[in-house]
Amino acid sequence: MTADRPNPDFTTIAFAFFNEIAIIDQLGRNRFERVLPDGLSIAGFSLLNHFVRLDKDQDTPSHLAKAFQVTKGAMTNTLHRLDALGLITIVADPSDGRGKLVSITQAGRAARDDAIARLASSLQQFAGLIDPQELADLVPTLMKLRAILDANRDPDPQS
Amino acid sequence: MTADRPNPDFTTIAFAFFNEIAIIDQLGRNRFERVLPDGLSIAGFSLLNHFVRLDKDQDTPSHLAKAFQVTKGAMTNTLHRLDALGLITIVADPSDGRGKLVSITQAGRAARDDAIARLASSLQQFAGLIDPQELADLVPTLMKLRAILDANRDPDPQS
DNA sequence: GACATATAGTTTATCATTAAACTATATTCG
DNA sequence: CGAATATAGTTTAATGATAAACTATATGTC
Repeated sequence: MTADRPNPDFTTIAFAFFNEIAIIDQLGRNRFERVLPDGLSIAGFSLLNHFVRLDKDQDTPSHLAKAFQVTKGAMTNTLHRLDALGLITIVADPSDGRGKLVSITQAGRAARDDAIARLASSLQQFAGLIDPQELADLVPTLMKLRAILDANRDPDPQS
Repeated sequence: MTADRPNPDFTTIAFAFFNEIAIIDQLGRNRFERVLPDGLSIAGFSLLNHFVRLDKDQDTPSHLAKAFQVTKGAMTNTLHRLDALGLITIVADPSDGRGKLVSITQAGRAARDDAIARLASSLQQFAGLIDPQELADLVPTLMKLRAILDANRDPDPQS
């Protein structure tokens, strides 16, 4: 350790970091979108995946909006599209006149599985180019950073 | 090294990785947007920053679109907005009837410096929460991954 | 030199998103 | 109870992006 350097240009480091993140996100998102079945967006897939991963039967739009940290308007849009595709159902919440309840359909599960399979095959292209261990080693640090950023975030989107 | 495990579920690792990337990007982008001077988008700022960092006097829209890997339409939009704000100038290329030449104005430089200053102050909030070294250590690996993804990308956006 | 093709930039339609205004139902509390 | 407030969801206008069609100018080739 050299003398005391409170923060050796933290800004520059953070800048470089977020820049790489943004580019990787763009490339990853692009690649992902290309393999998704027709009409299914990343947002839509994520939602279907959420139901399957967490083994949820039902969820409310507002809870989903919070979980994905998007506005209620964005969630309304995503849900209506998935509903139109028959991949989810939306019914009124019998116990709350304001609320709705969202469920995944069998077609929704199938579409999710299909998307996963296509995605896996697309990702396999990298299995040879990237050391899986190197990739795996990044994840915990990224999760930590994400948690810090998340906790340090202003208010919720909209509310 | 244990036996031979060709890829210990590379898909799962990659999935987790891209998921973290996407969330961090969203949080970072959001935070960034909030501190940007009025009317200036991240795309706009990036463009101004590009001119200053590379000490460019002029550049063409099509070269800029390639540099930022966005479509020509997106670049047209970004440039027209910056032009309307007086942060760049766009003139016809005297040596090519199809082309235009973009330059940053003094106001553009000032807006960029202002944005940098605001951004730095926003990032300083994290200087205490994150080990700068840990962050710095991530960058080279991310750059390597980015290069691999980039090289392995389908065609150019549009063309 | 003319025709085919390539390149620069714009426009249009669409998508996913946000913020803000709005409707309707619930909840709280004086 | 009733008024104020909170919450659920939708709608509208705007942003930033893509893809595709389009205009105009350059370039290459026969």
